[in-house]
This record gives sequence, C-alpha cells and structure tokens, in this order.
Amino acid sequence: MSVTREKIIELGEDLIRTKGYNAFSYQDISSALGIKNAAIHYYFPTKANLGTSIVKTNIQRFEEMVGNMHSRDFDEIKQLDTFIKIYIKSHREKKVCLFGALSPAFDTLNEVTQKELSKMIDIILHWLTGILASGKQKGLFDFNESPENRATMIFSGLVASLQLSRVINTIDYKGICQSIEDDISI
Amino acid sequence: MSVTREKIIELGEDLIRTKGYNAFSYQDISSALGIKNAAIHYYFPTKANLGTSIVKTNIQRFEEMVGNMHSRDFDEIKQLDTFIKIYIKSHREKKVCLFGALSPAFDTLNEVTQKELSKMIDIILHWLTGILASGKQKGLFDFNESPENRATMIFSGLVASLQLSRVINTIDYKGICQSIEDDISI
DNA sequence: GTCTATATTCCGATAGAC
DNA sequence: GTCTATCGGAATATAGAC
Repeated sequence: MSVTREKIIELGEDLIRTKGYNAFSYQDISSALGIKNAAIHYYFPTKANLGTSIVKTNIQRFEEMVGNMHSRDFDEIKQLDTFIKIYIKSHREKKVCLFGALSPAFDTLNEVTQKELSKMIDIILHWLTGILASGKQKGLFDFNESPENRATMIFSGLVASLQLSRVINTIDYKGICQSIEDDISI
Repeated sequence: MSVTREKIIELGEDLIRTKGYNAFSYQDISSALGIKNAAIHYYFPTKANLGTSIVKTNIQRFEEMVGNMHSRDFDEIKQLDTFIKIYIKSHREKKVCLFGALSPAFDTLNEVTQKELSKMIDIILHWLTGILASGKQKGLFDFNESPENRATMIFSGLVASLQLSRVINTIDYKGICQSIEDDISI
C-alpha cells in the first residue's frame, strides 16, 4: 500500500467529517498534502471511488477493533465502553462520525458508496445488538425493549450528540455517554 | 409575503433535507418552480440568505406549535407525543430533520446561518428540558439523569434514527419512538 | 417581479510529458 | 507516480431589459 494513498484516505475522511462529502474537493486534499489534483486521480479516478474506499477503510477498522476485543476476552460491558470511547475521541476532535456526515447526503452518493455505507451500519448495529443481547442474558445489562431497538437508540445517541456538540457548546458529551451506560446497568 | 418566496423556502428546506445544503443549487429550485435563477436571487440575494431564512422559518413554526399546545392546555405527556409526531412524519416522508441535515456541514455555513441554527437547537432543547423537568415534578415522567441529559438523548434518538432510516430499511422507527416514551413513563 | 445574458469561479476529470 | 495543461460543466451571482 502506498503512503500517499493512505494519507489521501485519512485526510479525505477528516474532510468529510468536518465539511461534508459535497463540500470538500480534491483541491482541499492536494493542497494539504503538497501534491497536485492529478496525483489524487491516479489513486482514485473518481470522487466516488475515494468515498467508497474511505467507508471500506472504516469497516475494516471496526472489524479489527472487534477482533482485538475478542482476543482480549473483553466482556460485554468492556466492549460497549470501548465502543463509546471512539465517540468521546471524535467529540474531543470536534468531528462528527462518518455515518453522521454521510447519511444526510445519502441520496447524492454513488450507488457503490451507498451500499458500502449500508453495510457499515449493518455491521455496527448487528454487533451492538449482539453484545446487548448476550450481556443481558448474562445478567450484565438490564433493559426492557428489544436489543435491536436499544442498539438503535444507543447508536443514535452517540451519533446525534456529536452533531449537537458542533452547534451548541453546552452539551455534556461525557455525561451523555455515562447516562447511556447507566441506563442499562444493573 | 410573496407566494413565490414561500414556495422557494419550502422547496429549499426539502432539498436541504434530502440532498444537503452543499448539494442543492438554485437550479434545482428554479426548474422545479418553473422560474429562472435570477428570480430566486431577487428574493434571496445569496444562498446564505436563503439558508438563514429557512432556519428562521423553522424556529417560527416550532414556536407556533408550542404556543398552540399551551393554548390547548396539553400536559407534558401530550406535548412530548406531539413533538415526536413531527419526526414520525419526517420518517414517513423519507426526510431527515433540518438539524440533522445542516449540523454535519456546520463549518461550511455562513456565520448568520450558524447562529440561527444554534438558536433553533437552543430553543428546542430548552423547551424539551423544561417539559421533562416539570413532567417529572408532576409525577408524569420518571427518569434518573438530569432533564438536560435526558432531553439531549431523546432528541438525539429522534434525529439520528431518521438518518439511520435513510441508510438501512430495517429500522423500526415507530418502535424507537415508543421506546423513548416508555423509558420515561411511570 | 421575472426575464435574458453574462461574468466569474471552482470542480471533477483526462491527456500526455517526465 | 507526479507533473503541466486543459476541457467541459455547473455553481453562485450581477446587470440591465421588460
């Protein structure tokens, strides 16, 4: 893998998460990396290719994290906590998450990018639903509604509170995260 | 107030909520309304003017709704339910809410539009916090964390679940809304 | 108020030299 | 792999006629 290619993907993700997919340009990337537009087109012929690669990279990263947690025998509480820490980091960096940035503009994305984004959310929600269900079965969590609905609510809380933090500075993000965990603790 | 002006604002809001602020153009509006670009510039010299007016219209609409609920002596449960119904309608129309559409691109918005959007969220969250607090005091609601945090979580759940519905079609939106109300019911 | 016409700028993308 | 040069198109915006 080329270093330049990786830098483009990393910077592209940052730009999507701060300006949005339709507001960032190849110019933003090339000037930041000190290269020319044509160099980016060499790695990613179209903007849709770049967008798709960014989402795919995120899926890969998520699956590696899940793999790591399994290797270390994290229980469901520790797994949820690790997941939430990703969003606390995003909050610290004043960025929304990739899903929060891309989903409102879903209709403007290339079909392939759309499918990859759907896949990403499917994987995340399926995983979250799974640890909520098994954690509840083990007596680590307590909640009333279905694990599917609880997973959607937890994910939504993390995502939209990041967006709220962009708009007003009185959001107690860590407090929100604490509430999410407290709500389902025994 | 001009009819054309109102149509522009209404269509502009729809476009923001389906494509995003930076993906819609004056061309989208003019062709849909059967007018020319220059006609839109007559009412809204710049795109930022239009964006600001759309947000201001939303604030006005929200405050009218709150006023109506007070006139009809809605209790806190009925008020929350009415608020949630706005999002169920958005879900039916396959649109995200204005905040969900604009906040990820906050940095790309004009300063005046940013301030108006912040004001809108401030008003909504303040109102939601208020009915949660007074509802709890009256014994209509029950929850553990602060009314501020609970308001943020409820609002986040409504907002981000709309975004989720865009990306995957297995979201049980009404079920989510039911869970939100059940979670704080006595 | 709405039009035609046009200015300007920027964007995504490609061809071809090095 | 990265560059220069350039194309075609679309976007925001303005001037001035009607």
